[in-house]
Amino acid sequence: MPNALQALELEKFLPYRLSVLAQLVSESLHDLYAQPFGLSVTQWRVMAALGRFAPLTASDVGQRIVMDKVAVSRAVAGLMKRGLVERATDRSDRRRASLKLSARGRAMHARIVPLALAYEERLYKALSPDERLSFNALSDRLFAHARTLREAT
Amino acid sequence: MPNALQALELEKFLPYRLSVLAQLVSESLHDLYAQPFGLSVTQWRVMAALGRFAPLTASDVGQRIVMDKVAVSRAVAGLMKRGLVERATDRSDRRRASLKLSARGRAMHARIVPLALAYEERLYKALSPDERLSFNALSDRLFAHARTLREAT
DNA sequence: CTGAATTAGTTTCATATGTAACTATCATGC
DNA sequence: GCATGATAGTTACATATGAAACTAATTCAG
Repeated sequence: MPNALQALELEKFLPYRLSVLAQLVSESLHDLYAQPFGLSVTQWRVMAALGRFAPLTASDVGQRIVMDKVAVSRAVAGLMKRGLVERATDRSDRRRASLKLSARGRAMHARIVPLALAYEERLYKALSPDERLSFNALSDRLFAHARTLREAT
Repeated sequence: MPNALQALELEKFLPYRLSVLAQLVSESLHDLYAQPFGLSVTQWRVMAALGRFAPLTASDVGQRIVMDKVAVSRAVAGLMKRGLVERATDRSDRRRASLKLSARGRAMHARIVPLALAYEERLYKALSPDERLSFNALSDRLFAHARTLREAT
């Protein structure tokens, strides 16, 4: 029967499900570091990127964590104001500035990472080791495919 | 080695991965209906809920699509202004109002649903039928577990 | 009844975010 | 060199969102 009336069951609709799951997880994690450390989600992500890969320019950060340059700029401004991040202008190209965590920033980072990993571990308890691998592989494929679909347009 | 220095690899960190995937998918879908129909994500979700389960009160909508009442109220206000949704105050409890799509709203809904389903189908091409089932089962388990973790706190 | 506590929904205010315009610096063609 | 265009990053404006205060209606204890 071509052109039958189509129904959309939101509860089973993949984009919706992904959105609700990601939001719940993101909020749960945010609960762990928002109040004690006063960080927003974007600020924490910038810190995580710098904690692992510093020094990075603002653009590098944006590329790594899929965040546009305005968001990075604002997060960095907030982190600098609190002395958690240091900036050094590149002398060979003064448009650029390399960023890294300050001593205070590293200390805070070192306290948050275990909380984040512990939450991830608790979350993963929903799945067996095999299932974790499977879930990650499948979500990687979905992500890669979604990106090609988007670029194709 | 207990208490070894822990590293957080953002690219492999489950909450981060879920967030990036959901955001990419949500934006891709939004591209399909934002410009032609002038709907925000929240407005579209409210329409989808009403298209499938009307009549619903604002609270019912919020429960179904995991959206707080303020967001629902604002989305409904926008939809009513455009004549896409109709509201009727409940006579037995005048705090409540049941909502449903207007004729125009139903027509728009009927045009968007096939676009949404087609996108989902394209996205699912990344996975085999078995893998789709598997991914959905695993993400359901993650979701349920994340919710119990959150409530436990 | 009547007043305290609940509930549905809206409004307000403060903050977050996206888009576009802007500044400053650098690369390139001529 | 020096106009043109590209790039790094910031600022401005308009819109979105969340939390809390608020309004209106209902429930319930006594």
